[in-house]
Amino acid sequence: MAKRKSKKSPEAEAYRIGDLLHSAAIHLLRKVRAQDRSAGIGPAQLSALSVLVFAGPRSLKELAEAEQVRPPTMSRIVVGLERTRLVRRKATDDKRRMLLEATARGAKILREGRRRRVEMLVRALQGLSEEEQREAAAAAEFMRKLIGRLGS
Amino acid sequence: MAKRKSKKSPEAEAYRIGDLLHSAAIHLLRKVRAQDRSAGIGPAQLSALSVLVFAGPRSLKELAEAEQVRPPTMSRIVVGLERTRLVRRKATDDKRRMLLEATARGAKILREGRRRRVEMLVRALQGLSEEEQREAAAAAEFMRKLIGRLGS
DNA sequence: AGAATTAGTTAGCATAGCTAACTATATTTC
DNA sequence: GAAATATAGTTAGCTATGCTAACTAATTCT
Repeated sequence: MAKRKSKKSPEAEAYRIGDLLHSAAIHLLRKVRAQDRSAGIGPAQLSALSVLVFAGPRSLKELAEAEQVRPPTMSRIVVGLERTRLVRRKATDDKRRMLLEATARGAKILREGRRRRVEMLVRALQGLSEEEQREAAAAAEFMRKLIGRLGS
Repeated sequence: MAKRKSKKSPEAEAYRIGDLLHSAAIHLLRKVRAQDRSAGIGPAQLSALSVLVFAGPRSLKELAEAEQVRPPTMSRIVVGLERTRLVRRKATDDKRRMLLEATARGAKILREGRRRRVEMLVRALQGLSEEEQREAAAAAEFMRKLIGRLGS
């Protein structure tokens, strides 16, 4: 990774990375949210919907765990998704539980949201060299790995 | 990046990266927020405070632009920061404008927030090889670059 | 002086996060 | 089999953040 000015302490380095990631997450979400507003769907709904579309039907509790929010929070997110017919609930044998699944409309909205985001990203990526595009992929992949480890 | 299964279209790849980054941003913020709740400060306040601490005093409009939110949103964020004495406002010659600056207490809270986040990150980073830690730094740096380009 | 612009606030709406307390159903225990 | 316990989800109520529209006050332009 080229030269570094001086041997920094691992902790100072972790501070820097922590700040960068925090700031990056906030600003990325603000940009993305601006795109998604036109679809009338917030980031939490979009993210939950994406779990249902790509990972299949889930109970509310499972969905809350996948999204790392509390059940009441997910309950309200689901109400919003039901109101706009992006998700439907199915009864199960256990009458306390329900299964949530994306509707065809939900899957379509998700694809459209992806399209809007990707258009934004494609514009951003166009100015980058091939080398930098590989960096983009590596960075995205790495973020996922790292977040998996933050659970502890 | 080892082998890839097949030559994907750049657009499909951009979709994948877009989803990963969106999901990563949401989940990282949820984790970080859990840490910050104990300080009684939300992510938007923390991020705005960090601008004032690291970049120096700013008018409300400038701060809103730096944080990419609308002035009314920043106005309320600042009210919160003032209420807890993390930020103070200074009058300027132009009596419409104000300069916002972090208080000593604000700078301290920010350092403590950084410490909490870094502890979380350090735990996450401990399981990684040196190679992977370089990836972490590269990913964080890259995110910053990319977000700068999303402005268009 | 009067008009237009600029800075910031207020009001009102929606989403999203939380905890506490509730209902309804299942399971465990006696 | 009845009672106690545990589990799934909801409701109520709080806070924080995002927005637009409409407002006040101060400055600048004509």
